[in-house]
Amino acid sequence: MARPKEHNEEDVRLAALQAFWRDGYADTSLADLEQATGLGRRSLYNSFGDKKTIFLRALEDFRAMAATQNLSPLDAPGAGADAVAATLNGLVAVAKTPQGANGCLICNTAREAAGRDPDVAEQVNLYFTRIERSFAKALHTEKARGGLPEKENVKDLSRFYLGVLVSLCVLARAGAPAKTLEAIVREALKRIR
Amino acid sequence: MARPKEHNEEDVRLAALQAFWRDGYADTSLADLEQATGLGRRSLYNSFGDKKTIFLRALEDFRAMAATQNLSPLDAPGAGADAVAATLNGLVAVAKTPQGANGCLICNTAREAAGRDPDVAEQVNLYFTRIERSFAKALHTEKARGGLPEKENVKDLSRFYLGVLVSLCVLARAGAPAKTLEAIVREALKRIR
DNA sequence: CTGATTATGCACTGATCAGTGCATAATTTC
DNA sequence: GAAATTATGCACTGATCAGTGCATAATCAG
Repeated sequence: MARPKEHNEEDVRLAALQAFWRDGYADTSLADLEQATGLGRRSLYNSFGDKKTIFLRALEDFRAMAATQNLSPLDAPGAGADAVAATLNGLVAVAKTPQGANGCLICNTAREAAGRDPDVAEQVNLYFTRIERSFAKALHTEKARGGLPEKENVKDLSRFYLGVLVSLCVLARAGAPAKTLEAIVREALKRIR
Repeated sequence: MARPKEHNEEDVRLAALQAFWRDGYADTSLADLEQATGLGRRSLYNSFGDKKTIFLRALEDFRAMAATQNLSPLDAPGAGADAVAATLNGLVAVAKTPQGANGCLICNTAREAAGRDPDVAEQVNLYFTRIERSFAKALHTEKARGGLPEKENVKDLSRFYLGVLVSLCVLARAGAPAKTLEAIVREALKRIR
């Protein structure tokens, strides 16, 4: 064995995630990452790889974090229309926090030139399909339960709620007032109850 | 008088707009702008100012262009619920074009670090309120015509359709399949007919 | 304590960035 | 044609970028 690392891997990844979340890929320099993580540049490279690699890890961490923090109602057993409502309302609540005002790292990334990188595009795609699928599962449960008219198209509805979720993230980042986000959720939920 | 400019102002502004639209503010260098416009750096500075100034002009141009190209159904006299549908369907059609795959410059900008610049934020805000107002006008017309239940909240509905529009732009940029965009519009329109 | 191993700090690289100084080119008025 | 005015081309600036080489520090096993 040899000299042990002076940093905790998880803390560093979280700090890097927050830096990218706030400023995006292009606008986060290695100097920014050094400051955010407290690590020297050499340690960042030795322990985590180059900038793009660190960014890809941040995207993965964000997907995992968002899944546990924002999509948990949808993942609960027996989740139905109520879970859709709880998820969207929860997202509005998050959007009111300082961190939530950054929107969603994945949505933000999709717009960057870096979003054209195939590895990055894959992360974006994984996130969106994951969300759509979670909505679909809950809506299917609700339909089986009789809470949705038989004619409703679950796949289309889940795409619709994916869109609602995306709009919340972007408008939150754009500084839209909370009333706007609340109105969007209120109106969107009328489609299923 | 003196030596005349070798370029047409409108052409140059359009070329700059497209460059920023494709790559965003941070990822569009002055070298990129030189190539896109065909102008030398000195001419760009003399005739249009620094990078941020050129960008702000591009945002203005985009707002004007989007208003005439995408929101025209809403601006027509007597526009109602049909105009809302026409606008959203038109946006999906645009999203299928190569340029439409870039999403919306304003939405993209809102997600960039540059979006925190107050001058830029003002442009974003102007755009979103303009859209919300256009939706509100058409929905109000529809309500007065009796095409919407008296209990419907026009302000909330227009916020909702602003959200739908934003989601289309973002998902288009993210490379979502056309079927997803079409489903979102289809479901969203069921709120008003 | 010694030697091996790994982490870190620091100075450096070449590339690229936005922006500028200056000479020159092109056009006007006189 | 001369003088004035403006547009353009080009080389340059200092700053910053991502990434690296290398010496040193810190820890291990023996």
